[in-house]
Amino acid sequence: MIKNTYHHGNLKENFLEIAFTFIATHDVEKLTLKVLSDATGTSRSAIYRHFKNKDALIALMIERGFEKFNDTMAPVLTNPNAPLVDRFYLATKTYVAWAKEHPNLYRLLFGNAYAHLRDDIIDINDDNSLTGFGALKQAIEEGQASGIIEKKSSHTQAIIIWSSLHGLSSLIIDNFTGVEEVSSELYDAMFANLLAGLITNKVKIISTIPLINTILKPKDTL
Amino acid sequence: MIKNTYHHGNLKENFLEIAFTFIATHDVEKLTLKVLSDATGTSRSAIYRHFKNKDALIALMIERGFEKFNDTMAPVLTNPNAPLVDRFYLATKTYVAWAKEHPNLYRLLFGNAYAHLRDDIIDINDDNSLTGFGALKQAIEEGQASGIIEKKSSHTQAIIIWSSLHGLSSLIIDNFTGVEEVSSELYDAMFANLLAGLITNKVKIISTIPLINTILKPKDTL
DNA sequence: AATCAATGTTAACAATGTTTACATTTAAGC
DNA sequence: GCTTAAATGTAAACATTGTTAACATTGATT
Repeated sequence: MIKNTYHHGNLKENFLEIAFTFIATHDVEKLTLKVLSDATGTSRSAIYRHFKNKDALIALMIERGFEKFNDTMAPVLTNPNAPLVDRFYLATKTYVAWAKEHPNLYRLLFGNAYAHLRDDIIDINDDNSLTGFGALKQAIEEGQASGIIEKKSSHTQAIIIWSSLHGLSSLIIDNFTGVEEVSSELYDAMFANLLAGLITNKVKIISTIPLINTILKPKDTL
Repeated sequence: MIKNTYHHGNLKENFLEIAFTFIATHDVEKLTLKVLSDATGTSRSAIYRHFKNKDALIALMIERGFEKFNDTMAPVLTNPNAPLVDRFYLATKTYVAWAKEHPNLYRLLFGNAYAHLRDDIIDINDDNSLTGFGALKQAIEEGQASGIIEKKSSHTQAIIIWSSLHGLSSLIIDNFTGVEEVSSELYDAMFANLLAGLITNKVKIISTIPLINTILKPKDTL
């Protein structure tokens, strides 16, 4: 089938694909309709046959972005074959690594620039919303049930954990850490800090990760 | 002295004042030259007599913004009359409260939108840079010297603390917490978590804040 | 084959940041 | 005090951007 130059075939998905490719290397604010039309060889207004406006395209990017994010995060937290503490540890590293790998997408999902669009897409109080927050809360509640984690508000505990992850990720991708490359010691130290505040010390905690067993050794006391 | 309508008198400072007033209630991205010229009753291009371009005005806002931020944070961390742990506790609350009170300014200083300007203004590795980071590191080192805080890299520990503060502040002002008003219990819980990971348990810690003394009680152990 | 919905184009618009040429005011030097 | 230059402001024009309206082309349905 010979392609004609008029009807494109799958322009909508093409726009999205180009947009995601673009923000892999550029800030979202640099994504203009001209970028999209040049890359597809169409006119600047062609996009309006497939999206109500630019915001609608960005909104779909946010939606798909959260799906990608959740596809990475959820399996780590829910893996039935790993001890809970190990899952938390891996989730910490996975979260920050994802932000580092997709800094512009991460900012689009969790930053302020398109917050007005995000509010129609995700709901932090809906555990089925693809923010990873529901999975985090569930993991915390699992830890509470087995006596590993202090029995406090899982919502509060989830916010505390998320604050650390979001904060570190943001500081890294916005170049605030003062170092070229963030060391794996930093992740480990942050995780150790988080763990220290969450665990009960009343139940022996099982982990297959040597580092975690080192972290869990009780401190010398007064 | 009768004012003429041509020469304005102090247009540069006027622009800045209006800009800061504007972002008290609007996002920085809504701050246009028209907003400034309308408010001063000048033409849109008048600004170019006082700033090289819009970025130069934003850059000065960032500079002054960091001064304001530092004026709030530094005294809390260096107050010679408060025990170290109390200072950390108050700094936590002060940091988040400042972000909540100046959300758009906070995003301008610590967000990504104008990161290219910020890099010429502050240096995270320069303790005299008005980011508060130097003061935080010094406070940590003070705690290490007196045996309260684990003797690890103060830079790493500062990043860990800052991650929590920056993360929580960002989640709050970007409406990610899932609650109308963040409870003071959340701050306290986050602070308790941070403290648990930092302190040594080898030295008796003095605090005038009842909450902190509750936090510091050793957990029941296995 | 005729018709219509889907899809694309061109031209125009307003808003924005910016530059250039020009106008007005202030200040300095004589 | 007058002249002149520097400082400060304006008006007009430009490119870029998102957007809309009128028009053109294609493909599918009948």
